[in-house]
Amino acid sequence: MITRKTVTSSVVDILREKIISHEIEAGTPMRQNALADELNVSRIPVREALLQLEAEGLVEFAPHRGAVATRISVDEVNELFGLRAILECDVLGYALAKITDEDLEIAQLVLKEFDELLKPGADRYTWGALNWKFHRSLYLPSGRKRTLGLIRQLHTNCDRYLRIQIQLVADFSRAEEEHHELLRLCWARDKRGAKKLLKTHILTTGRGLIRAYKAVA
Amino acid sequence: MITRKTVTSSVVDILREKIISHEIEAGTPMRQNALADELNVSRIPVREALLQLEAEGLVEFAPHRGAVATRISVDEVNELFGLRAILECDVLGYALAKITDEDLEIAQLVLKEFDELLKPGADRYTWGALNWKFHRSLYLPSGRKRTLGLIRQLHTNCDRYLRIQIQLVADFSRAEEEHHELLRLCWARDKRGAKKLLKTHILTTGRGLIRAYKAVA
DNA sequence: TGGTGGAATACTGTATACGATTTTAGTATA
DNA sequence: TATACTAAAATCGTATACAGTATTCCACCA
Repeated sequence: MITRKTVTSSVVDILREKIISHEIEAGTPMRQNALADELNVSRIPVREALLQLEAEGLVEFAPHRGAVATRISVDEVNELFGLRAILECDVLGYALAKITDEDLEIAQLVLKEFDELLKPGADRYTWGALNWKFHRSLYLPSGRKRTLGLIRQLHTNCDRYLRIQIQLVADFSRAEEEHHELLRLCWARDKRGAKKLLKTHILTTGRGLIRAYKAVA
Repeated sequence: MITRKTVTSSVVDILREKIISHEIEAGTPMRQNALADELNVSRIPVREALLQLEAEGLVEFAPHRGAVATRISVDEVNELFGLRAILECDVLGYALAKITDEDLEIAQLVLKEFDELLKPGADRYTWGALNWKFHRSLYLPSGRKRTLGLIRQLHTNCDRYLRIQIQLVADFSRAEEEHHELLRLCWARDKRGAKKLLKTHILTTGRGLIRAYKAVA
């Protein structure tokens, strides 16, 4: 199956990465002409990309005034992690009712990839993507597409803040340990235990992030 | 303050209404040229409108194959109402901690508008919009913008199914009674009671809807 | 008859062009 | 100096035009 990529979808990916990585800073106006020239495309795909990113919550549009990379407050980061905690615990409950050993083995494999990241010299910027991959692998068996869509969006938004350089290695390894423990509880089909751990896992990550964030700003 | 409406935003509103009202049926391919001619605009605003509707979950895009009004399964309707129950109960908790008497009076006014709908001859198609208006008025004091955004989307999607003609008047008046009771609990700042009622309110509405839906299909 | 190849058609995706709105800069005036 | 106005520039929104991809239809062959 070859994947036919449209120009627009490429632009979406590029711009999303630029925003998440803070190459485009929050609050920056995103000029359509400038972006079009930079990427050697016309303004149409740029506009369409910006519209999609608006839906993802990464930019904001004002009529005749263009798009701006959203600036998120500490309160909003808090809200995002709170939402993740609620939605992910909920969906995990449904998933655990159906999850198969094969599903769990896939999750295990993702966790292996993860371990690589903790080795010195690894590209820590893929952490967010891999984190989502792991979480998703646990939720997928639920079959709840809508919920997964929402959670995916929340992860993308949280990533913007996870990328703040200050983020300590200690946090990563703590998260990593919790992932292993979470997977163990899933193998045991311990719904209550898994949900409880997941909740604290997400919320403490959020809190740690906000602490680091405040330390810089 | 005059409101400058762009063509695109008008197209979004028109198409959304057409989909929610089932004037455009689920599964129908939405030809850009046909829509553009019908609305006397070019294809660009139509495309952009379709992109926004995709983000709202009303339309699905396939590259080079165009947009299709999404067809939602019973399972998905179930999921939507489940999500509403969780998110709305959560946000109501935060809102009740801050809600003022003025906020509650506004909610009361919306409920008055609601009563008009139960009179015979009223345009029952505005039910969904008014329902959202009431619920939102209770959640707004929470200040949780992201959550409100998600809930808004869920309401729009649920509306498509609320519009099924079969929907009984009995259901409306039951919902209406529950709204009054809910507001009463909010005045009393009874967080636990309000959340509990809200949960069953949403879930029974969903179940009733699915029952009616299955009866037709 | 059933299936394969290939042109014709229909539709989407993107570029270019133009008109409308906002922002900026400069000038005049109190 | 500060403010109000105006003209120019920058930028956005939309129309039109073209290019690329999917779909359809029909001739051809096993």
